[in-house]
Amino acid sequence: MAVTLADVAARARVSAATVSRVLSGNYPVAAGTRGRVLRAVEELAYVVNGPASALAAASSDLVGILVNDIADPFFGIIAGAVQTELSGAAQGGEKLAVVCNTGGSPERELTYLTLLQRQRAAAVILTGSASEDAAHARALTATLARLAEAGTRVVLCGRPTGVAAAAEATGAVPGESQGAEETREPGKARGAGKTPEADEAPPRVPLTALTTLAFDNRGGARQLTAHLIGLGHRRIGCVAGPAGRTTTGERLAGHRAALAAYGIEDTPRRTVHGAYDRASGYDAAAELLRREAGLTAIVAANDTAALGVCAAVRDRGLRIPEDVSVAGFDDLPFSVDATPALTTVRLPLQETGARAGRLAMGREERPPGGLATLRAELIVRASTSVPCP
Amino acid sequence: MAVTLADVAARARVSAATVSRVLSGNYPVAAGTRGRVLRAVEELAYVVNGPASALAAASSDLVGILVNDIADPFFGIIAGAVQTELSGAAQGGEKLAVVCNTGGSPERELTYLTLLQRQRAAAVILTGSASEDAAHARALTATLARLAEAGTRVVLCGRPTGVAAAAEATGAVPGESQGAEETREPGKARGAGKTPEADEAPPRVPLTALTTLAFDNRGGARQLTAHLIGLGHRRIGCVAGPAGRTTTGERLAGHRAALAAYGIEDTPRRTVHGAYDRASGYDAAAELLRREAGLTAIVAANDTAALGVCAAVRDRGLRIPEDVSVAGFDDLPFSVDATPALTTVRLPLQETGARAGRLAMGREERPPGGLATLRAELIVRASTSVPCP
DNA sequence: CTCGCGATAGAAAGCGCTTACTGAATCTGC
DNA sequence: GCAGATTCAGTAAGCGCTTTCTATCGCGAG
Repeated sequence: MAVTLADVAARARVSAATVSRVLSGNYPVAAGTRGRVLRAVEELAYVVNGPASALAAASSDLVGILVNDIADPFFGIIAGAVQTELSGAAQGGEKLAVVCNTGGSPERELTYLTLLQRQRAAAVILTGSASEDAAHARALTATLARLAEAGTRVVLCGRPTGVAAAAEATGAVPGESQGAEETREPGKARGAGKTPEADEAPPRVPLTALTTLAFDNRGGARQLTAHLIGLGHRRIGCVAGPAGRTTTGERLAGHRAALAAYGIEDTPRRTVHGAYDRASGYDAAAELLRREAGLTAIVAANDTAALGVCAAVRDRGLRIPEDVSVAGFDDLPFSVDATPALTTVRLPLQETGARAGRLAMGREERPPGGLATLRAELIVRASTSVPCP
Repeated sequence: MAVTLADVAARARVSAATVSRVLSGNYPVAAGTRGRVLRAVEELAYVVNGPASALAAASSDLVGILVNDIADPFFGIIAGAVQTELSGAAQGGEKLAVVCNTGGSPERELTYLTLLQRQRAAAVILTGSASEDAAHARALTATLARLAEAGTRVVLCGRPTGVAAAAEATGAVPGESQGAEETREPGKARGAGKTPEADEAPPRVPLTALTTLAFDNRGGARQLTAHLIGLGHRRIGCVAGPAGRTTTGERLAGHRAALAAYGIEDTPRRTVHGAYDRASGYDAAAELLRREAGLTAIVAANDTAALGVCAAVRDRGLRIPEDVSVAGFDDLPFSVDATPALTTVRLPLQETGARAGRLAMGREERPPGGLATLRAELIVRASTSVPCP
């Protein structure tokens, strides 16, 4: 039915081996022969059988990317950057990105990881926040370890917990992430010296196959809240992200750290959790305002939620930023176009995605210790101002 | 190194065939045996080797989705819906979505298609507008034909040209798309009767493997412009999408059809082309206003561009909608939150994506003639109103 | 001249899994 | 109880490609 290597070989009057060599190009083939083969390939419109070559060569050109929500620009930007990097490199050959939508579900995350392992993916990139549930963290670590063991490169993009758990599993102790673009050594990896006798040793997580690119969520949130406090705000509401997720925890911690630094009391009633969408932002802000009408500022879980917050504030007849300042997070493309333009914290999404892509292709060296924390930058725009009492 | 079927078989004290049968579950295996096998699989943490099984079974569980820009919610929504559908079905097994970012480049489109063919993808879904370039259309048709011939299901989602070209290639003549949710028979497919002698016949495009889900861009645009005209607007600017793309052409045609229906003269200077992003919208609107300060309304290529249009209008000191009405297209999630909320045309993105997913899995019957045009719905919000002279 | 070496091309052994075929029990109905 | 239907498990032949290991051909060195 389909054209195979053998067909090409027959047509070019060479052996299958030669055709294979011409196509993979890692073996000397005389120019004339190569030409004949290439012509035959052309004439027969031959396309390599991926599964077959993956089986024979024990390697594949698939790279998996796990995202929480593919319709969310946050992930779209990262995924886009990754893919550009994957296909940009002539060297190493075109890789195919497999984007998997977990919807934030730990189970689906595991399912996809297994599916990717089944495909013998060359690399796997996990993006976005992770569940803080211990049981899931353990299961995830185990799966990641199996993947790494099978030679799949693993890159965690914006999720520190993973590496912490994995490192913990191997006894290494990563320092507390905090600085920006700092990289630290979580204790030298134990020498992987060949121990012929220890053939039955428990499979240790090859930490060297795991790289983490973390966002400085905590620092960014701290800066943002500090900015608000600097403007004179004292009653600041917080629309936090989904409960039980690493990113939510980090941003909340930064927010509270700023509050604490300025000696401002923080009460639970000024925090409401919600998803990263407009409706959640709207509901959360409405709830916040109901609880305490005197709030002068609200920080949202991200820019999308901030849009909902703005709508809720306005529906209450309040002006932004005169009555209530509103701030987002992530600096998604549309936030500059919101009215008023959103003050937010910019995360280097594009850059991080590209870096993750390079790491996945093995085209970039992993940072020392396998961990790099990327700077978050405060972007002040029109949605925040001094409170007008 | 890795655990194989044979290892599991040995551990369960059965043959490899039996393990395979238990795992794929399409052959009777005694309950006891099945239990032993499953236990062994569990104990050894066995994961099927995808490439190997794909090779042996001559089938894969990969489904490719081509999008113009993965960071654009338009595609994100479609892709998300597709993926939900792919993994939602217990029946037929979990499929893996491979999302490919073409960036709107015809070459990359072809490249990805070849890459997917190499992986022997079970199905391929092409979304978004296509290039109107004839040479590319031909190349695309040829590639699609090869894919279809190899048994890959092909679904075109929001791009009518593809099927037209393919149909043309087989001699069928699809009627002019126009109605909403109408489906029509582009001439009965030629009987595919088995002709033993014709074994060397030129490979005909198996049209039955191709399905098109088209958006009624023309109708939507017509409604939108008619709405504007109905409000009293006569000088309407148009920020069209990228030149040379099917979607752009369709929307423009609808716009002009409405204009013509009301006897309003259309001049080229009221149309400017641009990309589907905010910056393009901004620039295009600025240009339009420079050319003709008296415009009372502007329709944008899509919601994202509309955001830019709004910004440009405001920067000129004009109010929306009092001085200039602005309308978008697609009804992306954020458009309801724009200020003022955007009047736009809703496209059933989610629904279409889901349908494409089902079609790709072979879980839904293709519409008669392989073509279904999906209704576009005018959504009137606050950004359009009667012109205030 | 003959030997040996570099440069190429071919032969063949799998890679791990699926799936006809077979084969051996265990059931049916008479 | 026995022929024939059933049910379940094993055998083995590939799927299409990669990759050793060999073989051949020239050609300059000895």
